[in-house]
Formats: sequence, structure tokens, C-alpha cells
Amino acid sequence: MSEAEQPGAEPSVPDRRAVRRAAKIATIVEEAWALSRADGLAGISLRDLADRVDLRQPSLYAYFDSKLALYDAMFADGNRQLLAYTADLTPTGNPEQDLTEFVSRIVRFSSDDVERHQLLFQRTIPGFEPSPESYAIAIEFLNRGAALLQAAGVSRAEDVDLFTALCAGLTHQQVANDPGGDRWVAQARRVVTMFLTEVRQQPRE
Amino acid sequence: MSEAEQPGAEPSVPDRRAVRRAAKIATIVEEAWALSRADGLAGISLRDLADRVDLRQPSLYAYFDSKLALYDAMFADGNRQLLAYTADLTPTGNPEQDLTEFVSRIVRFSSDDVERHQLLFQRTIPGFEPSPESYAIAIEFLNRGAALLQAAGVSRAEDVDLFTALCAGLTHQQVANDPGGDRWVAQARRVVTMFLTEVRQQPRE
DNA sequence: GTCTATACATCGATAGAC
DNA sequence: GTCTATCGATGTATAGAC
Repeated sequence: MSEAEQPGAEPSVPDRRAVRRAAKIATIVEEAWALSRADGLAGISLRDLADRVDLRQPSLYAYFDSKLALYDAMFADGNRQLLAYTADLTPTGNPEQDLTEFVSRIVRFSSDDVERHQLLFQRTIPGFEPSPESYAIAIEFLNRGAALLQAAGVSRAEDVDLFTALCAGLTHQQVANDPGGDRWVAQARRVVTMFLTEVRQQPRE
Repeated sequence: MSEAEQPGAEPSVPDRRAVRRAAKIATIVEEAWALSRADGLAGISLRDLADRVDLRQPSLYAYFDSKLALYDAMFADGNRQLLAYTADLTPTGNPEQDLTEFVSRIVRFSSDDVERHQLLFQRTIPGFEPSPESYAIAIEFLNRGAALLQAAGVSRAEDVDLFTALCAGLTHQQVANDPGGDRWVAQARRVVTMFLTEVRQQPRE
């Protein structure tokens, strides 16, 4: 916890400042999620948020240019959480098994936090569009799914479209009708099997 | 346009008033949809809405107790539109064909109006929950779908859950990634065939 | 960076006159 | 039912001290 500078360690000072700043931003985003769970995603008040992080409302502008910029940071954060949520998945050599686990995770992830799901997968905040930097994280996740599909021999655009619709459908129903439960999570394997059977039955192109 | 009362036609006056009132409410709801298409569902301003229907903002409260009550009227209206959109579907005796047409209609309906889809199928407005009366209309539509499934020999809860997820997935992807288009509408038949094949392959209970 | 103080426009909602 | 007037809260933004 020493605040003393090491001689010759000059660059460490701005680094420490950057670390502190990043930590504060992380705290703000975390509290913003907490607020959204209480008042809805669109119901976040910047004054309430400032209270939670021991700041005055104008001081939030030292970290975010606008409320939409806060949503953008939350969007990036949520997508990073999604990547982390599926990070330990290692291919077993059985594509059907891998896809099933992948789908289960996605549905569970959405079910775990409805507001997060709303921000990541629904366009609900008027005027909000993710920045290219934040969107890149979302693309990274999509690529991970595409790689799994590729390993299962799925690459045609219509087949990929079908798969994304299946994932979206399971998550949507899970979130809307059984949040926190597993009524649709439980159908992940069935859906993947059904999907692969359908795709493999199509004539090769 | 006579305002004179007919002798002995006393009950017709409150009736006419009720009709006028209902017509005004219908106009307000219609303009609310138009506004939501421009500014987003959550972006509706009661002042803008009042302007569109030649009222001052507080006068809207003669028709709706709150903004949430307006959303409730829109929810009921949207579900009535959905019922009307599928009203001319008559069973052909071919359940697969009937289900396909049903799914196509649902997806197209959602694709036609993203904000309407958002209000009907997503929980996006903080604090909004449909009233029992409005929700009953939604249930009526669900029952229509359940009847079609029954005709196709589908009645198990897991199978119905799977079907609703398939519908939700197609509509979600269509709305999110190709609004107004038909990229996922075009997969309706494929999805229904895939679904019925899967369901009929399960052991009878 | 953070604060106090303040400003502005907009919002949903209410009171009370007519 | 409709109006005018007004309220409190909000998002947004800035000035200026420390």
C-alpha cells in the first residue's frame, strides 16, 4: 500500500493512475448493473449511480461522456463476461457434445441476468448503438461459435442462420418465461441433435 | 352529425359518447405506435403524443391514468392485430402446412413492426406488466397456436416449449438482423419439418 | 479529479378553474 | 373533458474553486 515512488520507476506513476482509473470505471459499471437489476436497464439514474460509487453526479462525466457511453461500457463488459463464461470450454473431439455445452452455457448465461441479456441481445435503449470497439468483443464471441459449427461440419449460411435462431429462441423463452430456471436450458441437447440431424440430411453443396 | 336527442332514445346518448371516446382512444394508440417507430418504444413523449392528437399533454390523463396504462392499451391493441393477422388461416387438413403458414405469419408480423414486437414479446419498459384483460388477448393467440399443434399430434409440454422456442428464435433473428426482410421467414417450413420429425421420433407416452 | 453550484430542457404527473 | 399552471425528477452540461 506504499505510495512512495521507486527511483527510476518513473513510468509506474501514470500506470498506477491508469490502474486506479480503470478500477473506478469497473466499479461504476458494476454498480450500474446492480441498479439496472433493481430499476430496469432504462431506469438507471445517473444521480443514483453516483451515490453508489461515492461521487457527485457531475463527476461521472470524468469517466463517461454521456449515459449512452455508460451503456457502451456495460455492453463491452457484458460481452467480456460472456467470453469468460465460455472460456473453459475445450473441444472434446465430439462436435455434438461441444455444441450442446456451448448452447447450454449461452442459455444459462442469459437466464442468470435478464438485464444483461437485454442490453447484449435486444435493441431496447433508444439511441444506443455499440461502439466499434465494444462490438468487436461481441464479434469475438460469434467467431467462437462459428468455429464450433465449422468443427461439426456446418458452414452454409442458412445453416448458421438456423443455429443462431435456435440459440436465440432457447434464450428468449428461458429469460421470458423461466428466468433463473432451466426449463429451456434442459432442451439444449435435444435442439443440437435435432439441428445436426437436419443439417446433415441436406444434400452436400 | 346532429347533436339533438331523439325522444325516447335516451340510452343512445351515452352510447354515442362512449363511441366517440373509444374512437379517440384508438386514435391516441395509433399515434403512439407512429411515435414509437420514430423515437423508440421507450422514447414516446406524452407531449409529442398530445400534439399529434390535438390535445394538451395533461388532457391525455382523461384517457389514460399513466404512461404505463398507455403501454397496456398498446399491448392489447398489438395482440388484437396479431389475432387479425392470422385470422384468415383455415386448416387445410395438412397440419405441417398449417403450422408452416402459422409460423411464417408470426415471423412476418414481428418483422413488420419492430417496436410492436418489442412491446408484445420482450420485457423492455421498466415497470410495465400487462393487465389481466390485455393479457387475456395474448392468451387467446397462444391457444390458437396450441390448437394447431394439437392437430399435428403435439401436446407434450416439452414439445410445446420447443415449438415456442423455435418461433421465438426465428422472430428474434428476423427482427434483430433483417427487419422487414425474409431471411428467417424463409426458414419457416424447414423449421416446422425439422420440429415435427423430431417430435414424432420420440417414444409415445 | 472532484467538488459545489447552477443552469437548461424535458419528462410524467397533479391541482384546480372552466 | 380540456385547459393553464406548476411540481419534482431527470439527463445533460458548464463554471470555477481546490
